[in-house]
Amino acid sequence: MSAKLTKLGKLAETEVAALRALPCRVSNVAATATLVREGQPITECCLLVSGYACRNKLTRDGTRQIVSFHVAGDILDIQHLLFERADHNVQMITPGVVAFFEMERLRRLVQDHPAIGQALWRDCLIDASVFREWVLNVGRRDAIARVAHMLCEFLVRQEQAGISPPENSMLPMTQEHIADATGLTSVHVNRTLRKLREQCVIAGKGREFRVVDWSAMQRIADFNPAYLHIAA
Amino acid sequence: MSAKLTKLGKLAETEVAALRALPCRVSNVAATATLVREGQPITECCLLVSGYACRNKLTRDGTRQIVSFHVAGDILDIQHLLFERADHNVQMITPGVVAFFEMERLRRLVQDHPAIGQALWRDCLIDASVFREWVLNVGRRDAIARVAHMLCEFLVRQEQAGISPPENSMLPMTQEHIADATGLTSVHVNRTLRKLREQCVIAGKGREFRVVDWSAMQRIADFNPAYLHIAA
DNA sequence: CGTCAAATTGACAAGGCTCAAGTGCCGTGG
DNA sequence: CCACGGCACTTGAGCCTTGTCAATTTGACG
Repeated sequence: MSAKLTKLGKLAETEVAALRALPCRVSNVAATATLVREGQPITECCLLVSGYACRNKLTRDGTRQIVSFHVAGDILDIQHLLFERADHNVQMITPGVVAFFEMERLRRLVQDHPAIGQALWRDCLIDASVFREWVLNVGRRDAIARVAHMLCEFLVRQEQAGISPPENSMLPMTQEHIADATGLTSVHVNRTLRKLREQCVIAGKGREFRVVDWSAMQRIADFNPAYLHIAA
Repeated sequence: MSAKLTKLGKLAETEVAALRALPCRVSNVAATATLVREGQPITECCLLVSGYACRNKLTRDGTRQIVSFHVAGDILDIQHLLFERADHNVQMITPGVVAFFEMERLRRLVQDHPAIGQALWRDCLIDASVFREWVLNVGRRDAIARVAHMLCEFLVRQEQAGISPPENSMLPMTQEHIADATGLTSVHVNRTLRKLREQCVIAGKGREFRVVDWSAMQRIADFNPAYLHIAA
């Protein structure tokens, strides 16, 4: 927790200490685990220790829209800090480890330590900026740009989190996850990934994945990382 | 300003006083005015006193995606509170009146009055919840549901803000605004509105607008206002 | 009355969806 | 060790929703 927050803002020694003193429950979770369910009362806040997760919402007829992906170190549902009930789901997409904090205790911590509050607030604002970019991505880009954009963002966030997977790694998400994140069908995501491979922008068969031409990738995606507000 | 924030959380007398004491510059703005431009440094925070506005982003090739609409009383760019530079545009969609506050002063106010900070933070979180719903709307609903959903949200927010336009009123936004908000083209929005009229869900010709069957509207839109987190 | 932006409509094109079948991979259990 | 089952991935054919282009109408306003 403190590692993430020191990236978001300068914290004093006492604040780092207060964060470390915050009690939490750590547990292993399966790839299919749902950490937060829409409509449920908010009691805990989760921090992703390892693995990958996403936030999503469902339409009445059950189709899913993923609204963000998360990597190790991300705070998963700080977006619910000041709400009674969850307005979206938080689900794992791989097995992983999650730390649970009591939301009420977190609220008190924020009141006692404004600097922590500001760091968390900044984290919320960055999340919101990402949501805005996703509205643009899903609303105004064609399939190939959408998929490329989602991949660009994911890779940059992963790198920023200090996770550098080996050269030829696997994507943690399935093509269905990519489809639900981009507002496409998994069939069309498959065809779109093939197109990116044919254009020699990415490589790897099946779930293997490697970027061959990062600048072409960014161009196709119309990707400008400014919206991620990465600290200088 | 204080009117909006007291809705978001309980404030003490001193806090209301501090808000009222906050100096601001009030000015009339034209329907085409851009209040905040993506990439620009953040110096001020705007409050919409009257009229209608929207937040939007552009793709490289200039197509626009609106990410939220705003009514009188809304704080327009609190989302930029802790950032150096704007990541989206804020534009008027009708003529109106806007109050400008110095962002730096607002940051100090928040530090001195945690309750004000919490109220503003809650406002940010509600904005973010709306962005998530919009990702779902644009990513996973068909044209008629998208347009209906956008209209439902707009009407509820307007009512919540205490603005009850006369029975047969005009929408403040053009069909092109609706198109940019829903990820459609203005031509298709036109056809979609016609369909809603044919189904006797809405009425009014041209820009006139009236909801005939609110429950049908909500059903078509798959609209559930929970995500707006309206205080009980 | 002229002008201009917005709304409306038609004809046609196309990007993405649906349905369906088949392949490859990996873990599990006999 | 191998056979089986299941899930994800892959591919094809045809359709449908939405986009594109272009022309026309309407309404507000000077």
